[in-house]
Amino acid sequence: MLALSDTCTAAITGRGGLCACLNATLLGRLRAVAGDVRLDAGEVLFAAGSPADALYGVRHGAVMLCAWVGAERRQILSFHFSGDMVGFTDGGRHHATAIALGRASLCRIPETEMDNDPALRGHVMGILRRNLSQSLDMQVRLGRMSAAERVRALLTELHGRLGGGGELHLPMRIAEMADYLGLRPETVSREMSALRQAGVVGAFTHDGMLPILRPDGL
Amino acid sequence: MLALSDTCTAAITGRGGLCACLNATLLGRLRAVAGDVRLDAGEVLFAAGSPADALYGVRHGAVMLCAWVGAERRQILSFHFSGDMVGFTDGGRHHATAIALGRASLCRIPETEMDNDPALRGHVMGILRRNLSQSLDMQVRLGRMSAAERVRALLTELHGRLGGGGELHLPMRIAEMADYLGLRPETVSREMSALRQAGVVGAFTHDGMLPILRPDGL
DNA sequence: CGATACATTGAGGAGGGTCAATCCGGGTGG
DNA sequence: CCACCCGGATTGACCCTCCTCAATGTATCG
Repeated sequence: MLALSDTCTAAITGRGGLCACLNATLLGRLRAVAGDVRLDAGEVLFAAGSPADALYGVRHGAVMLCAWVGAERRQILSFHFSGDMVGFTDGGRHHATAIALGRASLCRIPETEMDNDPALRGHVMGILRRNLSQSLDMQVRLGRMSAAERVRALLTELHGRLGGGGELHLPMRIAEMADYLGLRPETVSREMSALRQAGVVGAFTHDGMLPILRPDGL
Repeated sequence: MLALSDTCTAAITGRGGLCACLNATLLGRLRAVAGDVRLDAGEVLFAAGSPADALYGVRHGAVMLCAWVGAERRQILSFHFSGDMVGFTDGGRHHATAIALGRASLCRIPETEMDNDPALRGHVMGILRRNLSQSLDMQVRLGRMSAAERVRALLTELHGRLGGGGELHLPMRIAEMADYLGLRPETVSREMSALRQAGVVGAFTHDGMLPILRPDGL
């Protein structure tokens, strides 16, 4: 088990990120116990049904949380980027599977460490609250928004979370966007085409770059 | 502000409920600070946008958490019954509105109390985890399940949470079930009729009683 | 006993799913 | 350097689930 690399401090400093707001003492203690995990695209961080004894903080890359209905229907529950945390669950076992979207590195914080550290637990609780808040937002989108609105909402969210430049790097394919939004890939593609024809976005290149021409049009 | 009534201890003892698992010391301390709230049907516990400085534990009755898209589209995010907690939010302000489904009584736990009480905070964190877990379940239902499956899932959930007898008291109307499931009232009614004709449930009486004839048929 | 509110049922339409064809870029091998 | 192939995006045509609108049924209340 490696110590928390120094890059963590630099990388995870987003709004409410894991290490942000941690004072020197806390960060030092965390560094001493946090493990290091590296994943390639498609690799599983943890699987549904496996025992949950740790939380993970994303340092680099992206991770998605997936649930399946039967073998065919996949619902992506959340995307997690640098500074986010995954692994919260209920009842000691994971209810969903976490998979890396690309090459990713994470730090692993054993559950036991939180029991010993009230300050860390309080901090993690804030992140847990944000995860709940985001999940509730998704309920609204999935339950009451049209396909066009859902695609726009996703692009706005990613535009905000991944940096609001004139170009957006989508770390996932159309298929993943569809499974996140409760739609079919064809539908997502059609809505993207509509946005392109409306001059809101540019052409979606094969390496995931999407020019955002009119952010207010989302 | 009243002290936490004795009925709380008796009422809130469900799996993972607020007072369940609290030892005598904790419960005693909580009793000293918890406020008391009573609501009639349709009354607002807290509104979206209002500052969030407390958590609420449901003692009697039921509360729902609602979000609106525009003025027309309502999405019900969760139902909360005896033993559940509402009021978790992100960023100091509520993002949704909590409304009583019928006559309800709750206890109010100021946010500040949790800062002073690490044990209470740890306990509340478990409840927060369960709320997240339930919200993720809803994402799966809203994103990947048919109308028939959603209605069955709701009835199964309520049957489990409100006691698994041969009869189920639904504390909400068809309209609320629809707004929870991302459907229209007519669709929910049709699916209920289908279940009735399949002999799975009986007639849905006007006071909310629904006979569950074949629980395995849900 | 009428009025109201809600559940139910029916008929028709639209949004998004399904299936299939085509396009496109990038990798591979000649 | 180019032909070929392969995975994924795009587009089209059709269909089905669920929505919309409207009428009817039914229980509660004044």
